[in-house]
Amino acid sequence: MAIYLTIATQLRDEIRSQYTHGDLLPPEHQLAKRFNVNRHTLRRAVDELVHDGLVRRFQGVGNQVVSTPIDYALDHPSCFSHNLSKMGLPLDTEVLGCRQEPLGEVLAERLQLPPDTPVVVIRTCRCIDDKPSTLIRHHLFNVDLQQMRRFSSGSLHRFLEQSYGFQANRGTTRLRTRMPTFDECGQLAIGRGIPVMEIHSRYHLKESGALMEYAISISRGDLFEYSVEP
Amino acid sequence: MAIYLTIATQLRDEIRSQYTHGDLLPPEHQLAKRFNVNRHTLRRAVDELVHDGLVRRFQGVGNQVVSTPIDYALDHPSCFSHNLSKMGLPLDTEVLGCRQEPLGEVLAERLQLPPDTPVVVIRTCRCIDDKPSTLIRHHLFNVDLQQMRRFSSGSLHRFLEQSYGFQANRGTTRLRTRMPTFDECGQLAIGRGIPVMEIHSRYHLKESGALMEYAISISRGDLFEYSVEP
DNA sequence: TGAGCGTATTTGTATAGACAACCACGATGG
DNA sequence: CCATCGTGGTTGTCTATACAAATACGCTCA
Repeated sequence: MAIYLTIATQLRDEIRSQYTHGDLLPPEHQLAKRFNVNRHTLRRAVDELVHDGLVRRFQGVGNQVVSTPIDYALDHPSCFSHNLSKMGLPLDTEVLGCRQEPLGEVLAERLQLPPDTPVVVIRTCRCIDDKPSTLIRHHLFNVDLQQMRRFSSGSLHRFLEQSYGFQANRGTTRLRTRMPTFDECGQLAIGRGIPVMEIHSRYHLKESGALMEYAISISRGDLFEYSVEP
Repeated sequence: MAIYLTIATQLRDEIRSQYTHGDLLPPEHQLAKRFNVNRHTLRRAVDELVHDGLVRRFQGVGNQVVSTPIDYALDHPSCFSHNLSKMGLPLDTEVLGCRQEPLGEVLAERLQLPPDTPVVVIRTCRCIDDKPSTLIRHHLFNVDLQQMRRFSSGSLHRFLEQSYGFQANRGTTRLRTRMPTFDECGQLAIGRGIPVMEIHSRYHLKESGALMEYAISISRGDLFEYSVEP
């Protein structure tokens, strides 16, 4: 077995037993000295841990044991911001764009609607602690573009309720995981080694049951954990 | 921008335009000479392609192009289903191990049980079309080891129902995504560029509500999609 | 003919050294 | 008191060399 693999295994064990989230590992040259290997070999070992998602590198700072994922309950009809503010994390929403466009063929087929159905598409970025964590494309039905342009921050669903009296129920939700695209890496400020969770959510009006929103969210997989209650 | 990144980008383009799956790249020393870099730098570039799932290494043979670039567009909703048996795919369960052990501290704290609670741990591998797709660790409470050893294939829950009359309700389910470990890559026969979905499920007895099973499943992220109905 | 061996080729691992890029933090100066 | 600069420490990248391990393939020999 390769030296770097055995070192990686040992470091994994030590991290699990002796470190907590956010701790910095000893500097590489020190670990290299301890294991009696070249720094390159030790880096190769740490690469394994980074690949496992156990450690993150910070140039000029050190190698950090990653934090535990944030819990995000899915079953609650409440929306995203509600769940996170409960945890006391500073949450911020940045609107990246807002415009009206036709639904498009793909979504049209999925939602069984005409392709030229007008929707207002709002792209937002959710930041936790000023770090981007989720990118969302909201597709909103039966809303006014000019009105929606006035949405700038906070909870979109609260804005919709105040503007239109819309009250939403969560419909079918689909989750999948994949690696981020190049653009998403930049927008989420992550490397290409961190997977993302892609979630498609439907929201229906509480009154009529009509489709109100189809949202596609791309979240950092290393930050979130999703729970489904029976 | 780092040299190895620019080389990786160029190689990516060349692979897309000039290679088909199965082709071997030129040997590393040759590519290194062509790009006027050290072989290590070139290897670092190829590492990127391996990480992307574009290339596989074969010691003593060469670096092979795996497949055409992956299209991450959500435009193909047809592809993945969470219910695969419905699709008529040959589904198989292989038992990797079955033994009794104490619950352990981590799970004990999570489940609020004594750490020395005896559980029967069954490790299985779900195969679709004879390809491994999911690894599962079943932690079973109040069952007999000898009896459980007789489980060899099929549905575990059906086996439990026939053996003990246990009927299960799904309890809290937690989903997260991460990159596979070294071992999981081997067991699932995937490269290191494909994320996995890790799901923790609780099952309770329909009668008493007592915890019957705690299951941890690791699934190939490129094969599954999960849906949550309201 | 066929099995086995040896050799060339290719990737895998490890070492060593050098410098760049980046960050935290204290010292300095206004 | 605050902004700025510098410096030391840490990770990031690149080069150079050497040998190990695995494979393919031709050659030899029975």
